[in-house]
Amino acid sequence: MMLLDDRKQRILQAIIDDYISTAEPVGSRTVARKHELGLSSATIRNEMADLEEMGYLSQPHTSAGRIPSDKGYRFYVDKLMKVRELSADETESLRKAMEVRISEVNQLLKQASSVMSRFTNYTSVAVTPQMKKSVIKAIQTLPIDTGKALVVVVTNAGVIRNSIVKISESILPDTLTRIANFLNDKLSNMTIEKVDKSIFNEIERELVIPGKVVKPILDAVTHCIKQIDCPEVYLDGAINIFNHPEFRDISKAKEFLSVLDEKYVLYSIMDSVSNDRLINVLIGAENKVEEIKDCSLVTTTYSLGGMTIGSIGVIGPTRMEYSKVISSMKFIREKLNQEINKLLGDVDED
Amino acid sequence: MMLLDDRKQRILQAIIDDYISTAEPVGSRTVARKHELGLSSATIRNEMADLEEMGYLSQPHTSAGRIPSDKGYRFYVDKLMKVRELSADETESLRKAMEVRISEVNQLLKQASSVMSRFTNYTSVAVTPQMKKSVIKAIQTLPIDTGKALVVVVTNAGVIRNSIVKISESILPDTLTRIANFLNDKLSNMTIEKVDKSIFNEIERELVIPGKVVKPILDAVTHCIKQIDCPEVYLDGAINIFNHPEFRDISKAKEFLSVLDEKYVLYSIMDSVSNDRLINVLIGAENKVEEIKDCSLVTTTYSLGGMTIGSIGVIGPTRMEYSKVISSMKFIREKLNQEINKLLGDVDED
DNA sequence: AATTAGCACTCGACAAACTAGAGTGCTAAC
DNA sequence: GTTAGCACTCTAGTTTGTCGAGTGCTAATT
Repeated sequence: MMLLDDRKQRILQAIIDDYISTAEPVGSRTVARKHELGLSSATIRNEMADLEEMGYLSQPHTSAGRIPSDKGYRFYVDKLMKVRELSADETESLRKAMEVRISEVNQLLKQASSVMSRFTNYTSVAVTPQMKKSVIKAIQTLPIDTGKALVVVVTNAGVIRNSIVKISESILPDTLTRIANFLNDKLSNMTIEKVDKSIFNEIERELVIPGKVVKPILDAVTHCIKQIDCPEVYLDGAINIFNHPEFRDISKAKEFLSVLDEKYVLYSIMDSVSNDRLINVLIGAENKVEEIKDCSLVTTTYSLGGMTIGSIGVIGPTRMEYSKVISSMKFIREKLNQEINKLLGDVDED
Repeated sequence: MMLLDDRKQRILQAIIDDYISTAEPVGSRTVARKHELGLSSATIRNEMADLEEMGYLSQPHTSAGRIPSDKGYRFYVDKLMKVRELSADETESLRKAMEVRISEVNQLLKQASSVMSRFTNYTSVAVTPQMKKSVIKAIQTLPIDTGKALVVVVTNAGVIRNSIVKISESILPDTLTRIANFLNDKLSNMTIEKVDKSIFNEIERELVIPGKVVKPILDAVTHCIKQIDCPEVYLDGAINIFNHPEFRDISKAKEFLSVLDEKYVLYSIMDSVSNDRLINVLIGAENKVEEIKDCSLVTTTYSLGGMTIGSIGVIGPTRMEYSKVISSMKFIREKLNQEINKLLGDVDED
C-alpha cells in the first residue's frame, strides 16, 4: 500500500483540523487560504483527489468539499494530531471537580463521568466491569429490628452490597453472628465466580441452626453477589449531542439516544473495547453498533491492584475534538486512580 | 362564569379525543363526520367559536382547526374523560413486570418507573423524597480488613447506606462493636433531621476510646445520613418523546431533554406536586418550568405507614393519553404498595 | 515533471412564486 | 335555533430560478 508523503500528510491534517472546527466540508481553496502550505488550490485539489482515492477522504456529493473518512480520522489520531496541553485553568477546574468525598467506587466513577461530559461537551459513559474475579472480603449479618436482618457483602474492589431478610423473631443476635462467622470462614477470600450452588449446599449441611434462618440468609448473599457481578452503567451529558450539527437531524439524534437508552448495548460496547493502551479510541464503524457508526468513542479504564474496576468513555460524533478529549481523559484517569487508592489502597494486597 | 351545557361538553370531548389520537387540529367537519352528534358542521362551528371564546380551545392560526387549551384539558381530565379499563392482557403484563426480587426500596421505585415508561410510551420519572422524617433503625460497624471498617445505617423506610472508613489497625473488633452499640443507644429511633452536630459532640465527649477512631466513624455516619436525606431521581424512556410529533422540532426535543438532564429541576417539580389525591395531574403551564409548559405530568406517591417513601410520574406532551396513563398508574401504585409491604411491612410499626 | 491558471460543469441551498386543500366566519334561508 | 352556501385566510408542499462553492480537466508556466 502506498504511503502518504509528507505533503499529503500536511494537507490531510489541515483538512481534518478544519473540518473538526467548522463541521463544513473543506474545499481546496479553503486549505490554500487558511493554512500556509505555499501551494495553490489546484495542486491541493490534485492531492485531495489522491487522498480520496486512497480512502482518507470522501465527498458528500460531487461539488462539495471533502470530509475525513474513518480511515482519515484513524491516521489523524495515530500520527498527525497535536496533543493539546490543558491550560492551568483547565487542570485546576478538573481537579476541583474531582474533589468530593465519596465512599464507594461506583460513585467515584459516576462523578468522573459527569466531569468528563461537562468538560468535553460530549456525552460520557461509565461502566463497572463484571466482577467475577473480585474477592469477597467480608460478609456480615446485622439485626435491624425484630424479624429483620441485613446481610452485607464487601469485596476487595470496594464494592458493597446489602439485602434485607425477614427472619423468625426468635433468632438471637448471637446466632446471626455465628452464621456470619461461619460464612466468613467459608467464603472470604474467594472470587465470586467460584461461589456457586454447591458451596451453599455444603454450608446448609454443615451449619445446623434451628428455625428456617440459614436459607433466607444464603439467598440474600446470593442476591448480593449477583448484584456485585451485575455491571452498572452511568450516563451523563446526553443532551450535549444537540450542540453538534451532525445531530441536527431528528432521526440521527433519536438513533444516538436510543443507543444510550439501552444500557446493555452501551455496556457491551464499552466492554468490548480492548484496553491494551492507556487511552483507547474507537472511530466510526470500528465499533459494531450500526446506530452509532458515525460516532467515536474514547475510553480508558481504572484499576486497583491489577484489577480493572471501571471504565469510562466519551462518545460523540466522529468529528470529535480528539485532542481535547484525550488529554482531559488522561488527566481524569490519573486523578481517579489516585482517589481510588486513597479510598481503598490498603484493602487490596495482591 | 358561564357553564358548559351538555352539547358543548360533548363537542369538547369529541374534539379532545380526536386531537389526542391524531395530533392534528380538529375542524368542524371532522367532528360532524366522525362523532355522531346529529349536528351539522356549521352548528358545530358556532359552538367551537364559543368554546374558543371561553378558553377551552385555541386556534394555531385562523384557517386551521382547533386544539385544546390547558383549560380544555383540565376540564377533560376532571369531568369528561372516560376512564379506560386495562385489559386482562395489560394487567397481566404489568403484574409480571413488577415481579422481580428486589431488596431495597429505591430499586423498587426504579423498576416501577421503567415499567411505566414502557407501558405508556412516555417518559417516566421516579424520585425518593427527602427523608428528614425517617427514623434510624440501626447503625452498625463492621471490620472488613485490617485498617478498614464499614459503617452501615438503616432507616425505618428501608433505606440503607454505607460508608468505608480507614481506622488504625490496632482497633479490635470488640471496640467497634462497643462503638456501634453506643451509637445505637444514642441514635436509634431518632428522625434524621434531629441528628446534628451537637449530638455528635456529645457522643465524642462521652465515648472515650483511645486512638483516633471515633471521629472518622462519626464522619461516616454523617455521610450516610446525608446520603439518606439526599433525594434520588430515576429516569426512564427519555427517547419515547421522539414518538410524539410535538417533539419533531429539534429545539423542542432539546428543551424537554434538558429538563430531564437537570435532575434537581425534575426533583423540585415532582416535589412540588401536591399529593392530596391518589393520582395527580399537572397540565401544561400548571407546572412552573418554562421549558416544559407544553407537557403534562401525571404523578402518584407511595407510602409506608403514613410516610411517603417515593413518588413516580409520567411526563409527556399535554396531548397525552390521560386515560391510559392514569389507569395504569393506579395499577402500579397498588402493586408497588403491596411489594413495599411484603418487603418492609413489619419493620414499621406506627 | 511538477505546478498553476483558467474554464466549463455540477450540485445543493435558498428564496420566490404558485397551488391545493382544509377550515373559518358570516349571511341568508329554512 | 339550525343549516347551506360562499368568500376569504392561511399553511404546506411543489416548482422554478439563482447563487456560490467546489470540482475535474486542459493548457500554459516554471
